[in-house]
Amino acid sequence: MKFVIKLHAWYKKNRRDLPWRQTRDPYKIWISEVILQQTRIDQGLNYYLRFIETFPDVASLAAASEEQVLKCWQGLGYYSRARNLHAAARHVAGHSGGRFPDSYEGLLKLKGVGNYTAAAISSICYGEARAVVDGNVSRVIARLYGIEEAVNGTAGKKLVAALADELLDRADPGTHNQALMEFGALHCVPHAPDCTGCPFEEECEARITGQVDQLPVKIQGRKPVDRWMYFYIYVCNGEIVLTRRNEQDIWKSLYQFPVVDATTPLTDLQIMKAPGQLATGTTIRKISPEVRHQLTHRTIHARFIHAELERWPDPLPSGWITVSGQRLNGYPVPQLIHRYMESINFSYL
DNA sequence: AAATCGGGGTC
DNA sequence: GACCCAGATTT
Repeated sequence: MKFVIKLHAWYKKNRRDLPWRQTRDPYKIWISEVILQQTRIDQGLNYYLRFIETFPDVASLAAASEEQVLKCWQGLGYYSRARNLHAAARHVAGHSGGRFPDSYEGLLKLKGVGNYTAAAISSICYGEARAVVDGNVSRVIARLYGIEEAVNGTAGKKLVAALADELLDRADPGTHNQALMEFGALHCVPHAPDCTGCPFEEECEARITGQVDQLPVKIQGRKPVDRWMYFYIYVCNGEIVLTRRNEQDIWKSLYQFPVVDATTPLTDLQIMKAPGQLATGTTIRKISPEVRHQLTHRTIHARFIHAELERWPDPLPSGWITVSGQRLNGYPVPQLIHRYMESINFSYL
């Protein structure tokens, strides 16, 4: 039997009923695809539902502030996705007369839409014959064809893309793409897949040559770099200070407490001396123990310094925003900060 | 071609 | 710890 026939039979039987599979609205497919970039369905599902409820169409997303969009995204990570989504929505609403791109080429021009996402939207919504290649697809193809080239290297990517295109069911590319990804996610899983129950047992090169647990080959990334961050929670008359992260760095455009960054740990004395310009009238109430926060490429060692001021310095240091407790709730913050504030039962955030 | 960008799950 | 996830963008 042909691969495509078997794949579709498998998909029909095993497909999960997911919210974005009940629509062909390109806006909703777009949102779902961006949320699911490097993100598991279990993790992204509730974010998708909340996002669509908050911003049901391009116009509502374009009309929102970037902060509102980031707040909806808080905790999901890779925040440039949210900023790009917002910018792209404004572009569509403003320059394209509200018309969403209706082709692969047009979609590619949107910020944050690359190869994968353009192929996904154009195939699912418009029936365009574009094969998607995500982590699932590259794994399935690497095993099926016994590809020993690294699938995240240039040559490997090119090879996988060509094979994915060759395999594509041009009669129904949208279903085919979703079926192949679903097969990778549920059956041809990274660790210890159930090959005896696999519909492609006979034609899978990795299965035949006993390489299933060696494939796909990947070039491995670097180890996380340690980084120490000291957040100063300045409180004065029911207000608190926030700053906005603007550098090309983690958590860009999210809010935080004034921070001291270091590549080695600071001593308690250095921590106490850090808020130099506030010396008069500043009382350090507490320095938290180290909070460890693991990112893909950084290990963050954070401490939170609770300090009380008699009055705000005049003028306020540049970049400082004083916010009343109640309004703090509206500012998007990194998960590390959110979690710490919850852990100390801080009632505002 | 390699580095960067989050957070959470799994073994 | 290492690896992975419906990747894109910058260097």
